[in-house]
Amino acid sequence: MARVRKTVTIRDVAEEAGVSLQTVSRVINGGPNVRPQLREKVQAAIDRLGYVPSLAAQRMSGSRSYIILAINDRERTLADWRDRMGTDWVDQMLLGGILTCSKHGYRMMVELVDTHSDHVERELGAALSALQPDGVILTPPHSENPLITDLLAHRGIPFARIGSDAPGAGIRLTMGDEGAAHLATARLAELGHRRIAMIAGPSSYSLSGWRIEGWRRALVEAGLGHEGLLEVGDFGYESGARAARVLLDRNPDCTAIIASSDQMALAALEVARERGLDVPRDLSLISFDNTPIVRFTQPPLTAIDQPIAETVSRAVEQLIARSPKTDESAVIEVAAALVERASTAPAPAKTPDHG
Amino acid sequence: MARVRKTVTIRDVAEEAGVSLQTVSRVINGGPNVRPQLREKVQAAIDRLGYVPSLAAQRMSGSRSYIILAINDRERTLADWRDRMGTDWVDQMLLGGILTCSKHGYRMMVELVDTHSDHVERELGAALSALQPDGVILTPPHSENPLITDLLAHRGIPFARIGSDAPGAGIRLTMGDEGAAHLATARLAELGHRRIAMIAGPSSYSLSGWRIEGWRRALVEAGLGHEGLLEVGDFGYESGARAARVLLDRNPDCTAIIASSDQMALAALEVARERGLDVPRDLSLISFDNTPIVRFTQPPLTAIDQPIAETVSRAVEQLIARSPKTDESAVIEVAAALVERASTAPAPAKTPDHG
DNA sequence: CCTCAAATTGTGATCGTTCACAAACGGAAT
DNA sequence: ATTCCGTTTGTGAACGATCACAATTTGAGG
Repeated sequence: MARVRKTVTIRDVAEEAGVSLQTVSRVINGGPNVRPQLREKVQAAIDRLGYVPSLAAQRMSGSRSYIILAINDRERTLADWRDRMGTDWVDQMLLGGILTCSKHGYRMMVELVDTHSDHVERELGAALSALQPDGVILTPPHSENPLITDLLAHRGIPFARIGSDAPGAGIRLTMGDEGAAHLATARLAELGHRRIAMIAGPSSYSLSGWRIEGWRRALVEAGLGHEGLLEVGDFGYESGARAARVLLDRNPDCTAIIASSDQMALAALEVARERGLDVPRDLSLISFDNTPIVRFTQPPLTAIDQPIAETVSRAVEQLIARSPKTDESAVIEVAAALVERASTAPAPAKTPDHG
Repeated sequence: MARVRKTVTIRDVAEEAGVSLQTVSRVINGGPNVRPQLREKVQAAIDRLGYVPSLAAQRMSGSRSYIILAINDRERTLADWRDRMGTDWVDQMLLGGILTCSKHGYRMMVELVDTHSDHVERELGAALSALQPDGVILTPPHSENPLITDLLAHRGIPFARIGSDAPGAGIRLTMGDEGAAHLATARLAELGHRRIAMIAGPSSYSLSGWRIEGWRRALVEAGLGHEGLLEVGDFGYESGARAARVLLDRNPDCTAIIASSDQMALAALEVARERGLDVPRDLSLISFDNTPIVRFTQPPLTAIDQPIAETVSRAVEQLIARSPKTDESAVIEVAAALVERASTAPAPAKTPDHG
């Protein structure tokens, strides 16, 4: 009836099972030295009462908080939102993170932090103090921000850096940027393209360098040059449009472009359209990110799929595993894949250079 | 140097300021009856030490947890993810929710729950027990699931239901679906369209009904009929394609379609292309959701913008405000907007019915 | 100067769980 | 039987904050 809704605590379970609190605690945490018979009895009581330990209480008494904090860039997220141009990162992170967390009895929280703010340390510090997470996941560009990595290292909180190979503390995870760029470039070369341009991301991102590296390596291996074929953007649409114009102006013989983000690829697609170039007949296009958008452009874009969800999932597992010790600097690489759609085709036939 | 990193607690602040714990607590919570002079002194100590109260401890002692739990559909999220077809919901929710939460000293957590599972109550119940949130935000279709709303009501946890007007407990928020559909339909009528079809969402969603209602009302107001112009989909691409084919087969005179989701609109666009219909010359198209995708299709789609972020933000504010009391059943409507792009145009000229 | 209520500050108990350690139990070796 | 040690179970303290209430200060009025 009007029974007052009271929280089921470990004490209730202990009474129900006729054992001490500590024994129940041991069963919950899978502790050793509990006789199977007793364990079952306690487990039965737990199930019967529908008991679930309070995260807050666990954090209070124990050393763990069972919380993993994922940090995403606020400014980028907000700006993208204003333009209704999702990054898809948060979705992916949650998908990879939440499920993996809950598999281990953990919870994932997302924090939006503005890297460029003067208050980074204060903002992040406040979040760390309030939540006391057992681990932190940093996404670009935070993974490269020494203010942030130093803060975490100093506080002794295990953290994972996605998309950064800057030396220092923390587990490092990459999404195979070098290999992915190489793969995309090699594929284009295989299709007969000889002038393959790249619109790279800003040099402040390590992954920009890796992608350029992979592109260059594939070109060298195919015996192709790269002079005048590199332009830098900021991942945004406008910068992509500008870069595409510069590249096509400077290289009338350019028949393929790899863009370091979907937005920049979309921009290149639009520039091509402006100039009456048909994609993929006159110009092949490959983008990075493979956000949902590129499946529905005309033509759908061939893209490098960044395994964000899986990478975050791996990061969570690493953090949980080495939660107690600060066993530093593992390096993990999750491979990206090339998803071929309709923006790539054999290079257009043209007058051969030497017959 | 090798100073052991110790958490700054309320006790440290009390000592630093030379006052009791309780006084510091009062300052933190903006409690009354603290002399300005003392308040300043304590605040100075807090700033000097960089003290931030532990969420876990606050939850333990006080009645609040400072946590708002947002619930999203797991199955839909996962399925969309597999297809790389983002819903954009989670991003939007976080944007609207996290910022508003932190403005009030709260935190937002996201939980992915599978509505169709038998374990809904157990899953959700476990999350509620573990986190003990001060409020819960339900998104469709959870907002219409009596298992969930009853569970929350029974536990006495304030909750907000987005996109549901089913009677019962909880704050109800809608995104002006009826008005939005009316707006879109009226706009098409204004452009001269006389046969305006609708691809609705499944009837299990209240909002599907509202949208149909708005569409119908606008048609009646414009003196137009709606016989044979309604088809139902499940928000997904395939269902949209099927619905579009049926509609166009049955109504050769149909010159405009309103789709209840971006995915279904995309499908309709593709069906039009198949049949050699030019959008918008031969067929106008308006979609619901306005996810990032529709800006980059060819042509970019006119769409109803669902103010998810703002709605979630409003929900958070409501929950925080009435967190103590379960003051039920407020109804809040956040208006949607029509974003006109290039998929709508005046109706094609044709042989007039009566000269 | 004294009284008394209101405003301000302090004290001990409490939330739900784990930690460190103590107690009881069990079986093998003496 | 006795001793001993490893396994199993129980006990009290602790985590960091708030709550309810007690103690003290303040200020206005008599």
